[in-house]
Amino acid sequence: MHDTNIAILVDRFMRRIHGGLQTRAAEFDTENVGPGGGMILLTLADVEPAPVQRIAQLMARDKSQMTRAIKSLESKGLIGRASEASDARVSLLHLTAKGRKAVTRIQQALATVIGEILEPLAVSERRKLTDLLDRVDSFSASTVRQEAKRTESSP
Amino acid sequence: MHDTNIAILVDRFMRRIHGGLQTRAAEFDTENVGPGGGMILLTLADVEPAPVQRIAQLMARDKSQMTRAIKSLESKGLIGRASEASDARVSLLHLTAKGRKAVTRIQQALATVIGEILEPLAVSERRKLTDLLDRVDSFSASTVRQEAKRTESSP
DNA sequence: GAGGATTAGTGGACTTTGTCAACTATCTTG
DNA sequence: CAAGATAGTTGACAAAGTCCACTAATCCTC
Repeated sequence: MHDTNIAILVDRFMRRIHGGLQTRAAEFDTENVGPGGGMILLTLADVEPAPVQRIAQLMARDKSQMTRAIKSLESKGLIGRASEASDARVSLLHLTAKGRKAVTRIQQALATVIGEILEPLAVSERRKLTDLLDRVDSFSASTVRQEAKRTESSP
Repeated sequence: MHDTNIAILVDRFMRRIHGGLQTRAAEFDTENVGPGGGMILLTLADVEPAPVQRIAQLMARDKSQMTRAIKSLESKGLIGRASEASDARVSLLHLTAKGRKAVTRIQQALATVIGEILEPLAVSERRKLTDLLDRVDSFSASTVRQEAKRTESSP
């Protein structure tokens, strides 16, 4: 097996999460935010209050896409925004009470789905997996997509 | 940190691979198959000759989507097909010589990208990561999307 | 061996995501 | 203050994914 297969494995992993969520969407996605919206809410829950830009970076998505997705969540009353006093360009996003409830539901559903997927692993192994992914990830904290323009890495 | 964060980590991992490939697409994607087409070629390389259905399952994608993607790869001369003698419904896909060369290039590029991403991990840890992902994955071999209807999970 | 259910592959129609370039309003800095 | 960078937004478009219906072949099962 080639080293490259990890790409396929990771891809499939993601797809299974996605699929699992989708099949039980009716149970928890009462606000109808879809998988994309859900991820945004979870991300925001982790770092709120945060500007649009930051969410886009954390999720490695285009900011234009983020603008639209957030507008949708806002119209559903799950996200609110306030302007940052020190910088009139940024608007700080935060979860509303309704949004927070949605996050709780999503987290539960996600935990269930992930639990199922990770079933073949022992608890210590699950921790190890998360740990490894996390270490791989945090290393790149500064190398996110849109920022990578004038990153000085080039010798 | 919630257990659910693994979803975000996995998602970001995948996005980084995708992004890395995209930035160096000009160097290796001479046939212009894109990330989607590339994954199909890699998958097929692993299991050829194989029917459309099988590739769709392995990649956890809709078969109609697969039909179209394959048609495109076929028109580029990277994939060929032959009919299975024992079952006239299936057409067995295989890589052409040109396709095989493309696979080699893609694998090299992918290995480079993944190598960069996994840089913060020691070699043994990389192996561990692949191993864990693989075990999580193979467990589900029978629970793939479209099949999951009457799969009897035979003991 | 005939009729009904299954299965492989295809196609149409549509929604969701992702990508790229432009534009406004606001900092920041020399 | 002029030049440049940055946050957010918008438009236009390309790529992926989802659903459903359809054909042709095969597999029951009676």
